[in-house]
Amino acid sequence: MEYTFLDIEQLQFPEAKTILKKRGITKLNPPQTEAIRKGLLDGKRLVIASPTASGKTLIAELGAISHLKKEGGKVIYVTPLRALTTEKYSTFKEWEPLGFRVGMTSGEYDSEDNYLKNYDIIVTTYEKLDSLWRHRPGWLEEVNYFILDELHYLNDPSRGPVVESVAVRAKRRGLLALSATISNYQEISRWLHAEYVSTSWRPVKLVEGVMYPSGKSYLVTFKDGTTKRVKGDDPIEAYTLDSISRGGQVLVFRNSRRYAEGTAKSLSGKFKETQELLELSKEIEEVEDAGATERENLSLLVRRGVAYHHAGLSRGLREIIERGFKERKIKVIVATPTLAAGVNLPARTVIVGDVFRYNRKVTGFREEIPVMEYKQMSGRAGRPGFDSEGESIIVLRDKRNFEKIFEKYLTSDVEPIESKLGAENAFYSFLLGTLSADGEMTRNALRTYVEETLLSDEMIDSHFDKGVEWLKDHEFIIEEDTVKLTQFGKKVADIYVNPFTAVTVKDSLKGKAPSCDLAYLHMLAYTPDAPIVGTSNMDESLLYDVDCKMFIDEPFDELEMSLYLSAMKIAFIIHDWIEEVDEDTILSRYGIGSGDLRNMVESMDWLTYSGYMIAQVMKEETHEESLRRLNTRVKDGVKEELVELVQIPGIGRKRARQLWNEDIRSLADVVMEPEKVKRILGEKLGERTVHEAARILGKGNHGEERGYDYIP
DNA sequence: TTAAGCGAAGTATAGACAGCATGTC
DNA sequence: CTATACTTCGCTTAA
Repeated sequence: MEYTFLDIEQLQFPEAKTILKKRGITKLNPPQTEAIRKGLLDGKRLVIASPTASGKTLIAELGAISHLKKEGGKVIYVTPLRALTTEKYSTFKEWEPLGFRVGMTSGEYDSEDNYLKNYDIIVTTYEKLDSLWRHRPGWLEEVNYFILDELHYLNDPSRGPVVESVAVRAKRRGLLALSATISNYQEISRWLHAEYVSTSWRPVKLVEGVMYPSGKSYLVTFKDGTTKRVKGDDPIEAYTLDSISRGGQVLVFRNSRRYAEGTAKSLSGKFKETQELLELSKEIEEVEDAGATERENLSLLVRRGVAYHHAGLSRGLREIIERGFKERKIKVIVATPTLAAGVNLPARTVIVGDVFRYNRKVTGFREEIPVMEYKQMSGRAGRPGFDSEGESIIVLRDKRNFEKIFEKYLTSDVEPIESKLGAENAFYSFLLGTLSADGEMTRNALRTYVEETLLSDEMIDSHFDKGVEWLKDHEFIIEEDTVKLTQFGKKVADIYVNPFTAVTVKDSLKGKAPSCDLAYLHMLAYTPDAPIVGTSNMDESLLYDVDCKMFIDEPFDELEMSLYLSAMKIAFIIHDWIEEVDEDTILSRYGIGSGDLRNMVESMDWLTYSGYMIAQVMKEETHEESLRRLNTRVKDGVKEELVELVQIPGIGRKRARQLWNEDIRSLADVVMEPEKVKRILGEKLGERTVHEAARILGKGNHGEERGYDYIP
């Protein structure tokens, strides 16, 4: 295939040239060139399907800027991950010298000054945009160009439905969709009323192979049929050492945390400590947001140039490891799929340690990972500017499936993108969201809306009326001439919980006596919006110590029981957390990492708030009060008496407790006794604390001015 | 009698998004 | 819809 590179001197876009030159770009790569040829700069609606790291972001930048210049209005850039939102936000910031203002919003972070109506380009996540639409801020009407990044997430069973519902709305206006390589890009672009660009061009050549044990060594068969032998005890170790001896860096993917840690540990035995690495490992030992055990484990590995990486790690630890790898100090990272999506972290060699995965929803069931997921991993191979080629090796434990695996991952098309809106909870949520965003409408109009999704006609036939009736039965909507949301339905749409979560909460609380904190936490952790955790290392005797009435009865079904236990484990953890149990104690008691704790706290913070709002709309006042109080404690992990003190920036559960124990018990106490506060917290921190406390007291009720201007 | 050795049987398995403010002149 | 690594269990054998 012949590839064309457009010289930027030929670009009819003077402002862009300056910015591109500053980045050292003189030529546009083939997908970029092709996008421009298909009318990117003339506002044509496009779907770009091309491999990881093939320069799609630049296509988005050019599309956004030329759109703003010609049409005005606003541009929204949507990503599936908060980390990507942050990354793209900084990329777009580089265009601010041209006079465009760039803002960002996600559940985690909002741009400040004057909120979003004053920005030209807004970077956000799919969920946040979906939620914004339900609230109908006036400025959203001004958005006339949507950039949908990582559109292939549409295929993800849990997150895909939101991507699809955002796409349905976005396709009525200007649109640019970016996706990894997909097989049915023609169908997708037809659905989005767009032209397509599909290439397999990569900035660095990729060599792919499959490896299996053969005699006393391992045989790698590459895609072009050539072979290579490597020696060693373990196949992953053997290939890793081979690559490093050739000057490479290696990214190993494994399908469980335990394997990732185990492989990292055994690899570390092969390397020596260096001065540079000792500094990095020292940084790890001193990182603030991680538990003692995990810091110690990781620092022992990092001083030998090896690290593991998974979602149990705290953010701080993950950042140090990623940086250490980018700076080429760390030679090998052994990771779970966290690193396959998300922020770009390329390596010369990618080793795919397992091509199967366990399905939590079907106990004991292993399945081969989708080709798409393999491509996400292998796409990390080869660093532009450093490696002349990248290599990606699949490891098999025996020869049996070699031909099948070789054929599936190396020579076949990726799976087509298909609608995942057919699942009950996704579909009902979609109907609810539509009624919230577009207001009441006839049943027929609602159906017309559903017909704009990727769902097949047969699916719509079998799901639509059932869905409407379900929402009616559970009091989310009422239907007269039109279908419209009840107060309860609107509230559920606004707080953005799944309708099944709302039903669980409603059925649990309605007319029931109040119960203990643990019971509320367990009920919320049992909803589909809560994470699912493994319960293997949980001390089940804890279950028998519970002396208050649970809202949820113990189920009989095996799968339900594992969800029940998962909820129980989360409830115990969060209960310890709000009873101020020491963090390291929690981590070792439940066998979790600091990243896990952070995730659970984040989820339960949101869910306790949601429970509080649902109780409020149900007018269940006792439950409402219990949940409100619970919510104030979950975010910061404190008993109720410390809630006031942890409002102060820089004061968390530990410092607040220190102050309390010395009789500093309120914001007023902090301001009245500055000397004592400085003695307890130290000069510098004490000063800041007093200052912040005074600011909070002074601020009173009038907060910053920001807000939506509602469509009447 | 106890410890060690060994094979059979049992056990567990990735990740990460969402609210909060929100009528006034 | 079934692989792997690791742990635990239970038996046999050696000291």
